[in-house]
Amino acid sequence: MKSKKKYTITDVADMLGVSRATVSRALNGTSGVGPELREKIIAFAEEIGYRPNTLARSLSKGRVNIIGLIFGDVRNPFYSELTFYIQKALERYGYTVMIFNSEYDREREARSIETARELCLAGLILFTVVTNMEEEQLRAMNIPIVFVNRTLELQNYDSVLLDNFRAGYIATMHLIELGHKRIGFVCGHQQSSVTVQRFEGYRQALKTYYLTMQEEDVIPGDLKMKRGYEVAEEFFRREERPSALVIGNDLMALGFLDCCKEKEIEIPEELSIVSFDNIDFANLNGFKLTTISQRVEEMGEKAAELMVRRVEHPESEYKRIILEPQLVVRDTTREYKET
Amino acid sequence: MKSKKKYTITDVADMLGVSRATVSRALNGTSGVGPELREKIIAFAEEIGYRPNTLARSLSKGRVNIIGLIFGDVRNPFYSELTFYIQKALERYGYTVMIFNSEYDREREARSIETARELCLAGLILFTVVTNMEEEQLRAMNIPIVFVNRTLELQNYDSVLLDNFRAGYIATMHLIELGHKRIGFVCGHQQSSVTVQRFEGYRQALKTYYLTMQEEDVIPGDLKMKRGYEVAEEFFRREERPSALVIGNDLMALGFLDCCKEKEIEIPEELSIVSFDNIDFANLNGFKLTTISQRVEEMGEKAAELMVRRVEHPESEYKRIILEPQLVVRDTTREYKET
DNA sequence: TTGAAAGCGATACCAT
DNA sequence: ATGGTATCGCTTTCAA
Repeated sequence: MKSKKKYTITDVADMLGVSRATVSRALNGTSGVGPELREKIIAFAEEIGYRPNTLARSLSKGRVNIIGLIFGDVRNPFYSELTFYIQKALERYGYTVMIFNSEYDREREARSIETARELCLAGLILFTVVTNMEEEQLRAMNIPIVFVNRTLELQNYDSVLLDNFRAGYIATMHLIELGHKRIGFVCGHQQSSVTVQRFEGYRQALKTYYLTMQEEDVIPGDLKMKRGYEVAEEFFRREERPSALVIGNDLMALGFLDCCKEKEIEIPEELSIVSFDNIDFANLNGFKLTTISQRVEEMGEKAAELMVRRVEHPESEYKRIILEPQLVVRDTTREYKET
Repeated sequence: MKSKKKYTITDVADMLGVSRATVSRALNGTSGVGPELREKIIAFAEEIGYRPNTLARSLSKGRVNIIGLIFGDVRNPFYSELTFYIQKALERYGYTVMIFNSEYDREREARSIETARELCLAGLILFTVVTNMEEEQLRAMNIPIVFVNRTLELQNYDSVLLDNFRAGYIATMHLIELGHKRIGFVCGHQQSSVTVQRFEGYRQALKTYYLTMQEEDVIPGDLKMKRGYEVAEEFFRREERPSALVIGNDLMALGFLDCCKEKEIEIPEELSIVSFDNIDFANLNGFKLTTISQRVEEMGEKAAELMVRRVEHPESEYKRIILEPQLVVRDTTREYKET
């Protein structure tokens, strides 16, 4: 039961009769210490269980080895999965991850960014967020930022994006190819570039096939399960309605399906549905969502790599990685049959 | 486009012609500054957008305002929900949350604890983890810890627990009351106190009703969806099997059901299932799991409150909060019918 | 009430 | 290859 007191670098230096500078160099693998002295220091530090104080180290280095993640909703499995992969990748490089939950709210997002700055985080990964913040505010922070699925006008940032236009396009095309003529669209957050671009893809697909888009078939959403349920309730109250729907994400689609089952509405018999994300739950029997994969694993890894590269080589050129969306056909879509 | 330079407390002090100490006191609400001077300082700091460097502050205070959360799996919605509520509660008190993913692995868990210590986190909330670590190691860290759903022999810790014995008991009782005579149990991690106690509850219930427990009906699990699927595959390959199952968590139950649907095995007609957690997805039509609620919202809030109390009043007495499990009957259980 | 100065624990530059 | 020391930005004790 040896009381494990917290040693400081000064303790170690004194006990060994060397200077703190030497200890620091030895432990950090920096040059400037003789091999055997280095060995000795390392061994000794290990033995007494000395652990450097990250806070102090960070203060003198000016930054802490933590990467912040800011996204809309921890409870959305898509973000959980993304977090998982990013964490896994960053860990290899010795970084810890800190997550901030913006609740898709601009205010909260801004506050998180402030916190990140105060903590001197090494970098920030920003996901699809409600609105583009003032670009100056970000740039003024002078902290590396990687955007995921979010475009700014400015080019001077690293980003990894799904080709969202294409995602919207192939989702819609899939339905068109199945013979659907009237196709609705349930949005994500309207200020987000993801939603805007997917919507453009949807519009373009309709246009290509000379299909008209009805104003009332574009339904607002918020990417939450509950909203999906509500959308369904409203939807089936209508007299006239589309025979197919492109839904903003799997979570809403799940909520939508939940309502359908409640009302004993058969999917895909009465309505075809395509959504986005391909979360694990989407593949469960009973759902088997036809969905567009965002390639979450790749997305997470790429984001992490870009981040590390930016942090460690601040002068490297900015990269923009575009991921190809992938249609995963399962059981929520089928050929349109005239009724 | 005013370049938002980073000001330090010295800048502010100099610009105002006062000392740094005074600025510090004014901004921290500590006594020792005249009211109007305080006003003036606050206003000025606000105006130029001065933000104290948390790192420096933390270094001199000896701790940073971050609470660490260590749990087994970010991708388990139960933990996502817990994170959400804890974050929400801690935010009110001015703390930020940092999450560590142990992957239910002892090694990784220990490393996370080390990281937490190096970062001088204000406190640590530990969830159900694979194994009890050496109690000295924890105590030596000298950092406030709140245990959630995990008991140590030692009493000198705050904790919030579900009454897990009772949880196992009522889950089993529910099945017994439905007439089931042979009831199986799919474990969580065997080293975790949660699993052990629930298992005890299960055993006790059987015993009370003079039902015998078969060795082979106790099936190992790992709390992941995939494992649930595998368990089902193995289970239905058997000739003789229980008519009901208590499953370690909803995620495994979901995996189990997934397999059943695949094989067109009717639940609850052919088998009754009770699990634990009551995650949001458990309530979806198509699943409607009969499950034991862990009262995640309450659990998160209590944990956060205990944490803040401990951090801010280190001498307050240790508390142990026990939550009552609640049976939520839905569609995966029904009366046993002789076949 | 206010200011001066000593830490907090590490890093990094400048000597030797 | 080593040691001495200023520095990072803030808090806090001690004097005035």
